[in-house]
Amino acid sequence: MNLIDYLENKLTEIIKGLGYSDVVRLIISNRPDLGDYQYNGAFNLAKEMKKNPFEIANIIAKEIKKHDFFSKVDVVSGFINLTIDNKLLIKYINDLFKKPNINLYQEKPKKIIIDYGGANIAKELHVGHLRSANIGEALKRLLASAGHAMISDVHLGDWGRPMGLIIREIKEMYPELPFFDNSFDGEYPKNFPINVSELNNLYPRASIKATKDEMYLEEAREITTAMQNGHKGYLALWKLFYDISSEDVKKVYDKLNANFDLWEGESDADKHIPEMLEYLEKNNLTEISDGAEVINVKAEDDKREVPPFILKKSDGGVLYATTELATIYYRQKKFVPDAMIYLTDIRQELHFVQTFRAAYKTNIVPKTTVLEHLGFGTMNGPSGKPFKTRDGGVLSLKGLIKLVTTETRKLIKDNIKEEDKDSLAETLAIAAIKYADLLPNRSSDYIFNPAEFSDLNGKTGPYLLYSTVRMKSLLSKCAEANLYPSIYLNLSTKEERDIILNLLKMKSILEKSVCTRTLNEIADYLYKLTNCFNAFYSEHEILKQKDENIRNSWITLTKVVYDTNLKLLDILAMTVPEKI
RNA sequence: GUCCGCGUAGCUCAGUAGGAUAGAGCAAUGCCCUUCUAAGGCAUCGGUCAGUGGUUCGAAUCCACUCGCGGAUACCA
Repeated sequence: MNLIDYLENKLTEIIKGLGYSDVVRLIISNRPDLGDYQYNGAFNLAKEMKKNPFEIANIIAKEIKKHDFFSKVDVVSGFINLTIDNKLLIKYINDLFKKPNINLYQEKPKKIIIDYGGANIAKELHVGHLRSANIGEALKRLLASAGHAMISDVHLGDWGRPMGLIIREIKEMYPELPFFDNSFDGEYPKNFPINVSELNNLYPRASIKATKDEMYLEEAREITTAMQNGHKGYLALWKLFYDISSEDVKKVYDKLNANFDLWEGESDADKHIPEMLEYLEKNNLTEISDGAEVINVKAEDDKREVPPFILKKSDGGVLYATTELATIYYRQKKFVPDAMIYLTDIRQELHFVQTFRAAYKTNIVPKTTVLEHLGFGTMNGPSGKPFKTRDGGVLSLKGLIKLVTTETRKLIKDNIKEEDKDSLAETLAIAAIKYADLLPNRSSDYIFNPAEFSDLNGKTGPYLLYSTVRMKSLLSKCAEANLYPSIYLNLSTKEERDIILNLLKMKSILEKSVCTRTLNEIADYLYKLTNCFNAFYSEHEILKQKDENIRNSWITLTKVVYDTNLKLLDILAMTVPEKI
């Protein structure tokens, strides 16, 4: 058991023994000069029992002093300040050394589908896809660390009208290809004449043409419908560029450490639309409104106007919302999950309110299945506006990584092998991007300044990686001298005590992060712990320490911090290089 | 119009299940290297928590109103 849990239990017992009832929650003191932790329950107890809070605090403090958990117990105007006894801290570090898991927060395991990524086929990943990948991946790992079985799905945009437009444009370029010949009966070509970057240029071009040329758009519409109805040639062509594009998308996600269990998308959900519509219609769950087939999702206590959920447009076509509901429909059937979590831009909030209401109202999912939408804010460039390329276009993720890599490349020292420099610079760049992305509150917009976040000083990804690598380097120096982490015996310095108190916070940070589905506190905590260790590192030279007990203690503490950093960096999906 | 979110140090951001003296990073200024990776550490400076009123022993945090900014608001995704 974690030390704080243990102390909270003990204090709850003590308070119960005095005839009071409260579940003790220790709060990290904001007055470190007075104590490590504080207990403020006396105020509430006083109110309940109509007594003086100072009196109650004094009675409780007197009782706590009878035990030896705390080296100091003080009451200051109703607050009980507690300083944890060093013996307990020493034992805690030894427990943590043996069982790092005591610092992890655990929940009753559930099966959770997490939907993030949202890449589109034949469209390059751009800066708008960054937060979904970073936050989604980290959240998946965080929830997994709490004991849940996570299934991640990239949910590709691979089926709608953009596909028809792309096929139409390919037809323009290569009309002779057999995909467009309805009477063709042979083997379709396996080689695609177009490479990825050309493919990524197709859609914007086709999209512009469609706005100007009604015939072109109409053909694209027809192609889309035909493809969705099983046109062999179009499907064969779609599969070709689907493979090329998804492979490219996967490469970028790999760079960001975003790994998906499922590479499903709208095309997979599409197959279930007819079945779902049949179910809804048979059970009279839909109605016609202004010519469209909708599900009314208003609620009596709504403060705002919640528009109906549209399944079919007045022209009979289906749309994004339909696919979304169909996705829930088949995920429920296929996986029977306890929860489905969606990560998207915060502006889609209303869409998900509607979708979830529709899913519950129609019993597509039972009330016991949790549907959760987590919105995130926008990453902006230094100007406060979305990142753009020089000519004003949307900046691709590859472009962003490249941009930041030019900054981190400057950091690399000459003792790194020439052939390793570029990949190290990229590792640092991705750490810079990921950390900067996870540090602000999930739902707020933030400004990313490439130079500032690539610095090795300050609250940055490179700083964390550098410090962690330095811990590793120290531990291997120790190993060379036949010194291994073993036992923590002496707590001899202020800096060590700071580190230990910080380690003690980890579990509650993880608990809060799991409960609120946020990562910024973990990111901030990782900096604090690292910074605290660096202060210790600067002040004390471990290898030159003569006292064997102290030296062993320091090595053990270093190992504990190093392992903690690795675990937290892993949750944030940041890669630690061998050497910097 | 209605609803939602936001307004905290020069800049970028934390902190809102009410707790004592509101925190970080950057920038600025100063100090510490014959280095277990100084690519580091320490310190100083910097605030009417948008404003007004209320609830409370106690408010950046809860409530009401005002001002400012952003977003959403049925056949886009």
